[in-house]
Parts: sequence; structure tokens; C-alpha cells
Amino acid sequence: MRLATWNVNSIRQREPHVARWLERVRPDILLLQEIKCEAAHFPELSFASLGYRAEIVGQKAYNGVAVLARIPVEVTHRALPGLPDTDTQARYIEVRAAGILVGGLYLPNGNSGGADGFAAKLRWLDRLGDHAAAMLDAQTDFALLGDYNVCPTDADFAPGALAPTDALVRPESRARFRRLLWLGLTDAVRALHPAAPNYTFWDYQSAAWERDSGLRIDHALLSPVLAERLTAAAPDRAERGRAQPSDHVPLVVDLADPPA
DNA sequence: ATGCCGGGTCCTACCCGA
Repeated sequence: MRLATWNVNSIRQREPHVARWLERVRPDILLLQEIKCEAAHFPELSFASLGYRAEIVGQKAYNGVAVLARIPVEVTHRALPGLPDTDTQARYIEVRAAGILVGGLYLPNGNSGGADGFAAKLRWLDRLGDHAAAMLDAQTDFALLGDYNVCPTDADFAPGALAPTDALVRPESRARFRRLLWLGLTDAVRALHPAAPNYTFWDYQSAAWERDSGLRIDHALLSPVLAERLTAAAPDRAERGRAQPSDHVPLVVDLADPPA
């Protein structure tokens, strides 16, 4: 089973990139973040012609997540469980597919909106931890992929790419990411590649790509049983070097078939 | 310390991202 996640920074701008990439990589499921449109404007047809059906949690202008799948999926959540109803930002979608749950998430950045904005990011991480704990309690196998907007350690960003006060590296953000690991989840990329940076994002500004001033903020976390099936996990760096790229690249995770 | 670039929208000046 091949799972992938990609913050595309507008699906309407990145439609040709995504279509070409699907043809080449052929994931079973691709989770998209920052589609930046309502469902009615999502270019479903160009992906349908490649054999992918779309499930969309859209929002005008900002945020927005979606699932493209070439295997049957059933949507289990269109928002992160536990968040107040007043939070209408489109940042979470979850599907059941091939006997597992696959969540696609776009965490708040936490640098805008002052103290309230940062607190909202931490609350989102708290609810994600609660949801992961509930799925573990239910003995459900699951994967949580997406743009976490957290650099878990100092090895996860290029020197000088972020200030120590940045919401992506603040201790409160990292503590909540560690809680996910301490619950028993596996960071798929780090499990297979303990040392290489494996950046997934390079800012459009300051020639960040040319200087390889990147961040590792897109992650794939696996429940214990799925971690046993992990065979490969890596960002697709080459996508950042193409014309009119997203500032994020896809992250691809391969899982072996479950034991018979 | 700020802008850089590149999306978006109440359409063109400003908000937001990370």
C-alpha cells in the first residue's frame, strides 16, 4: 500500500503537477493540504480520468484538505474530533481504506494571531493526541499524514532557517509532537532515515531552495501494527525544482501487505 | 528587525503562509 501527503498551496495552481505526479508515482491514497478552494472548484475531473476519486473538505481562500484515492474509501471524519463547533477551518479529513484509518491533516502554523494563534495550534495538537490515543485504545490501525507545522528536533531544519521563537520549533509545539511518539506512534521517515535531513518544505523567499534552507514539517505517523509493515518513506525532493512548484514536496510511504 | 515570494480575495492593496 502506498500512501502520500502533499501540501500543494492551491490545487487550482498545482493541478497539472498533481496529475503528472499521480501518473508517475501511483499512490493508492494521496492526502492534499492547502487546496485553498471550496469543493465546487476542486478539479475532480482531471484526477478522475487517472482513476482517482476525490473526497473534499473545502474552504474559500485558506486551508482546505482532500483525499485522492484509487482504492475504495469511506470518509470517517471531516473535522478533527474534539474541536469546538465554532472552529470551521478545513484542516482534517479521515478515511477508512483497506482495513485501516488514514487521516490527512493541516495543522495551524501558530505564528500569526499572536498568543491566541499559538494557543490554537497547541489545542489542535492536543486534540490530535487525544484522537490518536482513542484509536489506539480501540485497537485500530491508522496512519496520520500531513503538514504538522512542527520541526520535531534541531535536525529537522537548516541552520538559520527559523528563529528559536518560531511556533514550528517552540518547546510547547515539540512537546505535543513528542506526546504522539510516546503514545507509540512511529515517525516513518525518521524510523528509516535517522540522520538525513529529509526536508519537505523550502520557502519561496530568500532563495531557500537554491541554498537548501529547508524544513522537515510534513510527517507520516504510524500506529504500531502499521509501523511493522513500513518498507519505505521519503519526500520527493525533485518536485521542488520544477516550474511553479508548491513550497512543499510530496511525502511517500510504502507499507507491505498485512500478514495473511 | 524587516522584506524577500506567491498564493488568496470584498480587484489591486492587503492578508496569510512557515
